[in-house]
Amino acid sequence: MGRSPCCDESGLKKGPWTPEEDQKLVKYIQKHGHGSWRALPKLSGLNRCGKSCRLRWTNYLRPDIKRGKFSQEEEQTILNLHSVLGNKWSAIASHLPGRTDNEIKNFWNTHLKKKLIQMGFDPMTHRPRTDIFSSLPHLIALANLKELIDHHSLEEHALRLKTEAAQMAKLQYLQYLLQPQPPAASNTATSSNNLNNTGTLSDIEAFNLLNSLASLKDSPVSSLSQLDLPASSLQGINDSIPFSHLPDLQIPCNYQTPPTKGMAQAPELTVFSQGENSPISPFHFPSSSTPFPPSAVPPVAQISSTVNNLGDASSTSSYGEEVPSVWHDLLEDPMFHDIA
DNA sequence: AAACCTTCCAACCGCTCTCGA
DNA sequence: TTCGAGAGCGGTTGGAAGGTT
Repeated sequence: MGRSPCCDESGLKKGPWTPEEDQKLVKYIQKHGHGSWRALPKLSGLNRCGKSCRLRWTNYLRPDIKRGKFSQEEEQTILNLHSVLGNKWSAIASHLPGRTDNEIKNFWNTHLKKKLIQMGFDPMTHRPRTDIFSSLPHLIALANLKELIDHHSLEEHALRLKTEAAQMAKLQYLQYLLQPQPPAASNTATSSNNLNNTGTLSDIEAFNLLNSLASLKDSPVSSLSQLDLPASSLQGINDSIPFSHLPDLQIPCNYQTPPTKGMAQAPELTVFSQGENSPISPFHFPSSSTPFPPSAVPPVAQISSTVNNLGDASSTSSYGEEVPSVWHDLLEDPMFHDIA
């Protein structure tokens, strides 16, 4: 099968256009319009196929073409549109007057794509790469390196991606919190794998994640609607999920990876309410031998003093533990049951 | 100065879509 | 409904230009 290329006919010229050819094409189109591209070469006296003429005209000779470097606004537009439309270059080009799909495609492939990859984001999904637990801290550190962000607009995009990563991390953290924990006696110092045998996160992974959260705690996002995300990425996600209900977390920066045989001492996790500098109540991150929620979870009333829309009642979760309502809201959400 | 490497982008290829006979 | 021509689109390539050793 296979259709023969339009330029297969013998004698038709291929390759770079000469100024004379350009002149012929421009003159003809200015006088007659392009009409049928197939017929154009013969009528204009060009030894090219119609397709080649069309490409030359639309990508290079058209009078309304804007040449030169992409502005920061154009760059941001491309990033935003690409996160929504994907590789629909012609659709993206329709939002950038004077730019061709080919030019945008080239700019994406040679600049923007590489930069996103460098910062640890998947250029197709605009999300942090999937192995969030092993890579997120590293990737966020990369994103924070100013020298990797040489355009203001890219920095804005990186910030947006970073906040999205924060939401993902929070989701994953919640998932961890909502995992049923095995009884203390059966899960002691031997649980040193990254995943325990029930498939839940290990302390190490959760702690890596919390370290990520600590570096993201400045992300000024409290609701999905505040993120400039593609509609598709929000499909099925209820924007009412109270991300802002999650307290800020601060992890001691001198935390060391625990020895492989388990954590000799659970690191201290300090909980801050939003906008407050002093910790509400330090508590220990639940080790594998500590069922969640630990009794040292700060009283919800203390958190609610500075976090919006918090109830102050507590209720009982499926763990049979007293759970602050801030977590209860999340437990009620079917989405979290699906994840868990 | 020369060789080699990397980046960039114009142009091509092949596929799909649209439309009219 | 089918088929073919033409147009449009996205992926890929090849060579020029610029940078590095």
